[in-house]
Amino acid sequence: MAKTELATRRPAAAPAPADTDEKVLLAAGKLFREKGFAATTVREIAAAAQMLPGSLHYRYASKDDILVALMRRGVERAIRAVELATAGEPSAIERLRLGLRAHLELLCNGDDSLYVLLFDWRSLTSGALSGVIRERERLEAFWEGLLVEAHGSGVARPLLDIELVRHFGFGAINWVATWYREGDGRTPAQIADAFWSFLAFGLLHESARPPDLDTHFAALLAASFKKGS
Amino acid sequence: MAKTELATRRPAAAPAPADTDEKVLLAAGKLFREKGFAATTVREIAAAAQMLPGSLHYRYASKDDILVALMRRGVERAIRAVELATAGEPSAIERLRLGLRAHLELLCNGDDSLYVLLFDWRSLTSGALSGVIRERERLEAFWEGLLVEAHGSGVARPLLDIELVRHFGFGAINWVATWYREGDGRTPAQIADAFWSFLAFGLLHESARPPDLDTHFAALLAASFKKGS
DNA sequence: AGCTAATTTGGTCGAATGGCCAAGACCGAG
DNA sequence: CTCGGTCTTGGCCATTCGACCAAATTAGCT
Repeated sequence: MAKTELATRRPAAAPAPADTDEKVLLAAGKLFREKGFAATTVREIAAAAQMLPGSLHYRYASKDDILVALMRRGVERAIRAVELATAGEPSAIERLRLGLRAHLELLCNGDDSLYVLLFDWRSLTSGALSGVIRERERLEAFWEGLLVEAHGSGVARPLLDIELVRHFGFGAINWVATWYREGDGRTPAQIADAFWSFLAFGLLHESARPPDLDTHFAALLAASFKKGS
Repeated sequence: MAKTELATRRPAAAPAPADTDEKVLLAAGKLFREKGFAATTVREIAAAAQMLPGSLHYRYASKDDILVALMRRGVERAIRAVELATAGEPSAIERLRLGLRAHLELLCNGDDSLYVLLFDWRSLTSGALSGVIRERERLEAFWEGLLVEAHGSGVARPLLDIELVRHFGFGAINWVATWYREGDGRTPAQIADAFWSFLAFGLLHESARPPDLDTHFAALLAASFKKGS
């Protein structure tokens, strides 16, 4: 399209290379989510992006490249969405709740790159694997930071294996993508808030709570701390 | 098929047809878990099961049939393992804890059929889909039963959306399969118990608990109850 | 306008896939 | 020993895959 003039100095003859790339990743994400990476053909991606297979090859040398680009985008978007949602919130605990919301909304209503990143993990070949692993670790470290801050704010139980907590919450939230269907009465934000209340306060009634609960937690932790290797 | 007259009347000349089928499903499960269904070839399965592609075709007419058989087996094993682990336990809450343990142990250390059932869902073609959906609903209904019993025993909060709780716990537990590696210091049983304590008692300290907590839960529930369709 | 490089076109290529089968091997029954 | 079925063999086939390319086209630049 237009908007050339000064400013955006395009390489040469590009209608809108950025937008075209966007269209490819959008189409690829949709197909990967529906059928999985291996079951999707490059021809399908090209058709869905309204171009011929050769044109697709010009932009991405291989199918793997598309997957890697999509996953990078997924990490980027996930971090950005949560950063945006939590910015300006002073309470670390409340940041966590808002972050969960944002993550789940992106996963359910956003584009499919985050879903592919989370669920099409095995499709990465060893060559591309290392690059995406680093990206994915950025996402994990980002959440770890949110959790450490929240834990440090004092309202959480004193002895918690943060890594285990992260896996716990990440699993519960991400699994929503496997059963959520739009318009079944629950919005992603409602689900996230309900999950947050489960996470924060537990499912049992106060009367069932043992008096030595934190000692109990500590004992569980002791076991997971002795991870040798 | 076999099993006619009395006892183990073999059809004719079978070394051990049941064991051979077992070997196929074991090999297929391993490969499907490692690379996914679509990325696995029938030749690989045959080779891993120490037979030629033609022999595999004799037992399973199509690759889809193998997947369906494997998933059926996964449901069967998952239900059986949890039933076995919870049998004889009088406390419904304790049954839940033991069930989580058994489920996670099967998922981490058991054969791969449960993993494939849970994570290779999209690979099912529409033809085979309906049959496996019914099986999978059996598994969900089974857990729903455990949860309803536990909820009815009185120690849980009064107002809980059981379906949401099931999705929550199922996600957290199943996600373990994506990061668990044998010998990193945590056994599946330890992880299950830690997750159980998170689930039961929550992550926040008692002092952070609002006095009107159950009203808070009720409000969350009100939203998820008005699901129209 | 003319030049030049970016981009698209429409198709080809060898390799690999899932499904299939005719022939034979095997083994208990009679 | 011979029969009759189950099961295995090893390869074949049509199809489709990802990758690739030379030629044509486009559009910004001087």
